[in-house]
Amino acid sequence: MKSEKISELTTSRLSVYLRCLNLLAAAGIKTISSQALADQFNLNSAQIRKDLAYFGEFGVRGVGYFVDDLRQHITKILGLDRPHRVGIVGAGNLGTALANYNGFATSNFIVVALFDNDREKIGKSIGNAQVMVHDVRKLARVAHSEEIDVAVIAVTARVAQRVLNQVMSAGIKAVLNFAPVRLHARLGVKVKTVDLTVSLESLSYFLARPQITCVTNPRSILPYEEIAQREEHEL
Amino acid sequence: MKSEKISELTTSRLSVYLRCLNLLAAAGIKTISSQALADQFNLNSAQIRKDLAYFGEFGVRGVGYFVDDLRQHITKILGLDRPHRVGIVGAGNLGTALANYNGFATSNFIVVALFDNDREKIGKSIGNAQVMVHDVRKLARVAHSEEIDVAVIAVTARVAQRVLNQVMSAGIKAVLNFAPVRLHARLGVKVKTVDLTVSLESLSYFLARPQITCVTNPRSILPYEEIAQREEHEL
DNA sequence: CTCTGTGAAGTCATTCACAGCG
DNA sequence: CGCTGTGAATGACTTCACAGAG
Repeated sequence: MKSEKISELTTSRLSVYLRCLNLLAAAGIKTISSQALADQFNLNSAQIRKDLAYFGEFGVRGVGYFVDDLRQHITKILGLDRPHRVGIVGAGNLGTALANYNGFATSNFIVVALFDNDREKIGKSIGNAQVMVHDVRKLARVAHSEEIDVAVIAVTARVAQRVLNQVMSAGIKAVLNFAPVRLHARLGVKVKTVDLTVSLESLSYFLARPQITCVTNPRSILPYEEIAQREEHEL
Repeated sequence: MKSEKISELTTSRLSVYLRCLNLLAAAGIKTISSQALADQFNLNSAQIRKDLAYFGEFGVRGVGYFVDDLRQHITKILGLDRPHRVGIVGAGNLGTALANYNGFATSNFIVVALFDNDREKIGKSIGNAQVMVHDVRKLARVAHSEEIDVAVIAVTARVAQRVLNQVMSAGIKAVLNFAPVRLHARLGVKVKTVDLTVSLESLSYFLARPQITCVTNPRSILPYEEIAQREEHEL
């Protein structure tokens, strides 16, 4: 156990390990070695041991890791032991799709509100979970009353920075941004941008050079478990 | 100009530079230095020069880069000079949202077909662009007739690998995957996975430790331009 | 003997720093 | 001069390899 800075690459992998462990637990498997876990993704076993060792000594030499024990540790490390309340700004196609996305619930994220500036949409409930659409001008108020701690930005690039400013004013510290712009956050606020255009354009580069060996940089991929998921993740 | 292997980090950045250059061109700016470009994102200017130098000597010493010239070069490097035809598998919320996503068009990607197994949806047209929903069993046939070269997987994790197999059988070489599973592609097929759960769980880690300085790893962020976009990117 | 935890080595990416061109 | 292009230096992440615990 050390108290160094943890890289985001490590936390992303922890998230991946966790999903795998959940499946192993569901399958009734009690222990797993770093090697067996590494085989699930295409990772090096030392990588996994190092990632875990940042947070403690969870393993048992000669045995491996207790699945259930490790699962609880990672859940706690990632802060998934308490629920997060999500507000989605932008009730367009993407916002609506995300409000309906069941996969979040597994990670203890609950979408509690949508925000929009379209009069037609405000006041109505959307999706399976019947999430209410609020006036975006009431963001701060609703964020407080609904105890929202995570915001999703699903608006036009043009207005994304303005929305982020409102989100930050409302005291929200974690933001997932889908708008294709670089947003400026003030210190203490974490913004993660998911950019579809960049992903597609990288694919295009690959298509333009089929002769090039498919050298996916291990640092830029997010490996996943092979085992099929039980739960439905409707998109 | 060298002929080394190009990292995906480089191609992602090229995509970002390109977006910025398009804006600069629209604003009537003729030349830009690597330093000025680097200031737009928070990058080092040497990084930009190196990225570009992999593909040629596009700059002019003492001046910088000609915006329009560089723009055309990068467009060509990324293979965005010819259109890509996209098929989206899964006409659920996300698939529909993506079919409506105008941002793709800017990068010369055209969504030409949706696929689903739901009888209710098959045969109907969806979204602003009125994209037809086909029976997923006809994927290979439609992929061929519509000349689809990029597939988007927007289905459940459970069926994603099966869908990928069909996509590969149809001869499609580039795939953007939204299902939260590690997919196995055969050689010569490029799969890029966008994982929302992992992104959210990383945010959760940050929320669990607000004391930690927000050290976003420069390799894991995708920097963007500050300048507001002209075009609407409705989501 | 097996498998963890970890220092040391190796690999890859970014930044520095400067020669050299315009 | 200013700015590119690039070797050399630094830094970050991964993998190796092994001591030591069970």
